Amino acid sequence: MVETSTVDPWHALADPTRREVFARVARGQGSVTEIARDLPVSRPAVSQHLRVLLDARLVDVRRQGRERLYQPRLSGLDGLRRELDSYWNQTLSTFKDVAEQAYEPTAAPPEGAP
Amino acid sequence: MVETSTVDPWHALADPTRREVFARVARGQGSVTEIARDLPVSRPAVSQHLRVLLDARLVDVRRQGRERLYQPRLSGLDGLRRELDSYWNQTLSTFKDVAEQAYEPTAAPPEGAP
DNA sequence: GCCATGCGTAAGTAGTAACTTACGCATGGT
DNA sequence: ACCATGCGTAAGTTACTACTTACGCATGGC
Repeated sequence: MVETSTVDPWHALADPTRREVFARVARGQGSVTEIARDLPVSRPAVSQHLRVLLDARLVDVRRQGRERLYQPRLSGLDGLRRELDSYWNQTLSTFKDVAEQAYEPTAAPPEGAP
Repeated sequence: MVETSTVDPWHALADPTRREVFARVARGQGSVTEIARDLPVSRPAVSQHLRVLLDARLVDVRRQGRERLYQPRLSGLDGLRRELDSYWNQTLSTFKDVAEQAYEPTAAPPEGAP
């Protein structure tokens, strides 16, 4: 097993605690113990959150002596950015359609599922 | 009560089904029944998802005859964009810090929590 | 006035997931 | 060789949440 299973980045960042863990890592690399010190949860909980963030490709690890240093990763964020941009543009486009429809309520403007 | 309670947009888009509901609405306004037709869940389920999306300021409603037309809303997306951008920039910055640290392992570069 | 359409909400249920404590393995210093 | 530090994982519990069916209210056409 090469660990092909992946995790939805949306799901990974949905949990407030886990998002704080990621925010902390994004701010600067750190060990599990360091990260857990700033948070109101136990160290194992942080470990489990980091596991999910790893599977979502939002963070990376590397050993340094006894510590495991976590740092943020662009790969997971990239997909989110693209998807969010798509929603943004579609929203603007739908605004236009609705506005046009307001002037010609009889004609049928482009809908999501014609 | 003026419904001040709000919902975390991250949480709102974390559920796959709810994200599909939003994607459908973003693609073009539609009634609940129309939206539910494309999805493998019941109409009440879609209603409940739309309620969450409303509370997250990701969609808007307006009555038109007997129907309630849902359309996407920028307000909820905007916060997500800003937060995501922040993570993106912090990640780039942390990359730089880690790279610099690799050349001078003795000095202490800027960390998240000094 | 009456029936059909469209929709929100209530109630109940099953699955998930976030946390805790306990444990075990590896690394580094002495 | 030994102990301390750092961490991941297992097991168990509790809380949440996404879904279903059933119901009730409003709007529009006849």
